[in-house]
Amino acid sequence: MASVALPAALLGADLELEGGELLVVCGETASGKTALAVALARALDGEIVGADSVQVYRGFDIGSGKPTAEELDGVPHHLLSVADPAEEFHAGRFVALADAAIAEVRGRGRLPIVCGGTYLWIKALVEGLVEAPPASPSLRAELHAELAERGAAHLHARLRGVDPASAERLHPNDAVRVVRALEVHALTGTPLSTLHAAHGFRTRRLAARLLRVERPREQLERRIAARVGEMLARGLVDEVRGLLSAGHGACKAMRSVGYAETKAHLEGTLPLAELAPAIVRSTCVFARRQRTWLARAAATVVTSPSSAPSP
RNA sequence: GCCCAGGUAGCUCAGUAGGUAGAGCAGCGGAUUGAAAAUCCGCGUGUCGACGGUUCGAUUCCGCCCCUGGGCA
Repeated sequence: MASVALPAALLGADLELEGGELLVVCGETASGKTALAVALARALDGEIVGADSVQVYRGFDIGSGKPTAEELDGVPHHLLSVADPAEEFHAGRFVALADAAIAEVRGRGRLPIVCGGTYLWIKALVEGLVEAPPASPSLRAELHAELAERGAAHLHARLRGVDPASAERLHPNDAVRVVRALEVHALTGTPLSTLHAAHGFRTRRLAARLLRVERPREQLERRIAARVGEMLARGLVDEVRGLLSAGHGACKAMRSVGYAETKAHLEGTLPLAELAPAIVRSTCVFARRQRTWLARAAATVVTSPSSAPSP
């Protein structure tokens, strides 16, 4: 595959994509990733492959910032609304679906552009996941019962017995990872730390070129506030009311930024007047966590004129 | 005008039987291998409303004043 010159007018710099390299657009939430990806797709005959852990769920549209038809401007976008909210969706499944979508787009002779803010998923796509089985719901339920009954310190002590290296690495309060480590050991008989040592993110699954849309923090926070206002104006509360009445009150996506707060409002614990500020705050906190990933990603910083500063 | 309750971190509040104070949230930083928009870790000097008084020492007790609620007029 030949190398491709990326449009400098869109990126503010002369960049080239090597033959076979996967183009990835990343950045904080509300940074203007999607607008840049759409512009690149139009310029380069591309299609977008989403890497967003909430946008994969059907019905989670407004609050997840799922791009609209107008925003996509005719550009095909894969991996939106591909799962029911009740389904298990996780990094492993994302990698499988993204691989398939990328192959399909390339099969058409077009350029796949990965775009999204879920960095564990992007990392898994590029660098692979450890050789370990996915979650076992029944085992996980048992471990959670044990956690509720005997406490985090007990689970952590139990982990120390079967996988001292993981116990050393994980804080006892980090129940999500302690449970996962116990689960992997129970399922495979091998400590997760041993599997990690064997994997170690050493083998890149594919070559990738990361572009990071960067924006001054104040500007980003203004964009976040404006976007939250738009979401509420477009009917976020009704969307969440509908999801709750469809029985999706306890699914993973309902715990995400914007949905958790709106659910709290509908349940009467958060007054309407405090809803928008609460979502803005959570979104800014989320953006901060994304920055921690981005700071480590080997990404080329770009600016996007197509998503110029909002007033 | 009088009575009561308050005025402590950006916010909501705890506390100090007198030895200059601490939680949650926010903020800032970090971690992240099938829950990842999740989850977790670290970081706390603030005229303790103002001014006087008592005291070796006052945010704490006393006086006076200011401000905010509520009640009575």
